[in-house]
Amino acid sequence: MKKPSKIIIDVVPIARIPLSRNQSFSYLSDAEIPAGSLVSVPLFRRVTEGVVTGHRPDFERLGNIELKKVASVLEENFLDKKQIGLAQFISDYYFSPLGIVLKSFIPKRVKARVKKSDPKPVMAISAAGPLGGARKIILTPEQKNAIKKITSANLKLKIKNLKFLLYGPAGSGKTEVYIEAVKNLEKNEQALILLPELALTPQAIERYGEHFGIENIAVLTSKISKGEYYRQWQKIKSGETKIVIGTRMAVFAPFKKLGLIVVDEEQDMSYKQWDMNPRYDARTVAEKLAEMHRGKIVFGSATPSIESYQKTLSGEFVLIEIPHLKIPGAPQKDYDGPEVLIVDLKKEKWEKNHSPISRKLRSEIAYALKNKLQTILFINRQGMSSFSICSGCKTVLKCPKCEKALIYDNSGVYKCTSCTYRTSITPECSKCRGLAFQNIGLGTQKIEREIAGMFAGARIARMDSQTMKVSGAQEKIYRDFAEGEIDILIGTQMLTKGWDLPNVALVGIIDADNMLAIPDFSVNSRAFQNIIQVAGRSNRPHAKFRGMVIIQTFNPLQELFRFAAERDFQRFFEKEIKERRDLSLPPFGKLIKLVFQDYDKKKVFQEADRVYGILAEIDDMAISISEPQDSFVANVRGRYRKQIIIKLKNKAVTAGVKAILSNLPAGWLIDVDPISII
DNA sequence: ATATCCCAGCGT
DNA sequence: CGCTGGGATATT
Repeated sequence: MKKPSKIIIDVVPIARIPLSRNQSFSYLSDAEIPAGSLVSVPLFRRVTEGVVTGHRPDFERLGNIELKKVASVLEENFLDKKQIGLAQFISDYYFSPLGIVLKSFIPKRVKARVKKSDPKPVMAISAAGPLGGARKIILTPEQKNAIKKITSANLKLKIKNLKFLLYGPAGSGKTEVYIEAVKNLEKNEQALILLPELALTPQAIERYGEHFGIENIAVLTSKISKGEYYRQWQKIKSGETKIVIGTRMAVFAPFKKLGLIVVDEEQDMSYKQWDMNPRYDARTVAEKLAEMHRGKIVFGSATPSIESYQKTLSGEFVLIEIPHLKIPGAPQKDYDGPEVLIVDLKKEKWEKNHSPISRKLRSEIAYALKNKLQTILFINRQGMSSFSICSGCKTVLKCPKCEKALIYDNSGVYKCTSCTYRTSITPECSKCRGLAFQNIGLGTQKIEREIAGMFAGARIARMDSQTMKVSGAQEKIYRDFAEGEIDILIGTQMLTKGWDLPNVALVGIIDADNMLAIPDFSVNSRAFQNIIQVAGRSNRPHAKFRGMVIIQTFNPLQELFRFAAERDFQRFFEKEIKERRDLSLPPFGKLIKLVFQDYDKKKVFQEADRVYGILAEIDDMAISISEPQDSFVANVRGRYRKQIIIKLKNKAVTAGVKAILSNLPAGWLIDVDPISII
């Protein structure tokens, strides 16, 4: 006779359990299994992994329900209490099944292979190695003050607020502040450096590597292999690794004692995972993570998000401002960044200049070329145009699958930017069968052609998602540009980030109006941030020159452009925050986006209406529900989409709303704190 | 993730 | 009447 099982173990299976159900299941075990252990359990007619969340003694079960047994313990104490707590928080906050959230915390376990030789460095970088080659940092008084504020905050010293917003323009030396703050951590404390995207990690590894040695830094991004990830993960868990640099996923790492989190470029939308579950915002999660470890968190930006800056006013964050570093030998006492000019394109048209390049921009490019300085031209669109219309019936040429406007390409075909669709060499209008099209608006290719025509000898490169498709293309362009092999670089959003190159003296924003064209609650802040960020690429290569930024627009009186030109974040913020307050938009209200998608258009309409009907019955003045609307991309790979926006004027999600969201049938996506509602 | 149930659609 | 395929469903 077998020994009777005596302990009930609560296990969260790594599976998509509906939100309406209890996320943890009870199994029997002969012995206690500590919470956080990774186990294998039978679930329905299969076996799955699960995480133990608790245990209790067996008891008389009503009706003597038979419980299944834990199949095996894969690894004891795999996740710690803080990680499980964080997973629970994410699950509750973002309406994502706990099992799916926990999946992000569990690395693919790879058997440790016998090392054949010394482990290779994570990435080939030119860092001079630990400490020895570190550049001597000479800190300004403002930087010293910032470091002191961060370091002196200490729960024991009754300085309770451990959350900071470090606000300083490009070239103000924020990274030095982070590095010093890391140096000032206690011996056993770890640091997490969050970056918005992969492309920024090599630079960060180099900077931090100089000071701490690359062997002391773990890098967590989606690009590293499963085995490497697991190796790094174990070293973080054991406390061996002091510094973790990573993208948003790094918040799931098993920190032992986290003393400091740095969220660099905190305004960047890439921190929000919008395309799959869990739809979390790494900034929100990082804040929670820091609280759990009683660690500090520093959000850093040259153009803070409206949300973060508001938190400095409400006292949630401590605001630390640092100015631009002074340049030795510069004529101005206080270098205030590049000169920003707004060029009126209407005037250009009056004066018969029909090129997308204004005369001012043209002459500045010529000046830069003559002085062997580099230029960056920023345009929001790829290809030759924004969209094309049939000359006969004026119908916009659209992708038959996605319904998105097709972009004309030099090769003569029209391509879809979101799927692989491309037309034949002789496309015809779907409505009137016409064969002639007009290309409206501007794109990177058009600008490239225009510039090539204007400056025959110039070395020009284009950087957009099309030219970057080839792997390694981005690195190559970066290298060529850094080494001065390129004079003029034309690109989309992707070149606005990071890229700190000393020889860039001129930045042109070809079509600033385009930035404001999308009807979304965050366009203004996005446009402002974009302009400041692109402008930040403009440097002062020589004390004799002042960097220059040219904003081309048909609306030179647009306040946002003027605020951006003067780099007046304060006034921009005041205008924007008023609007947000009036409309109960974040950070005052809370938005939740619900999307239903299906191949059956009729079903989508019916289901959207049904759920709208339920939501509309909520009797609460503080909650407003939008009628079902076509999603901005109404059609994704043949699937039809409708969305409903819930706006909670008081930020709390009420029990009623929670109940409705938890009971949505399959096919619905829930996006809490969405970055866009179009 | 996946076996199972259920039903529509179809063929005999 | 029986077979088949697709979709929804529940999971201790």
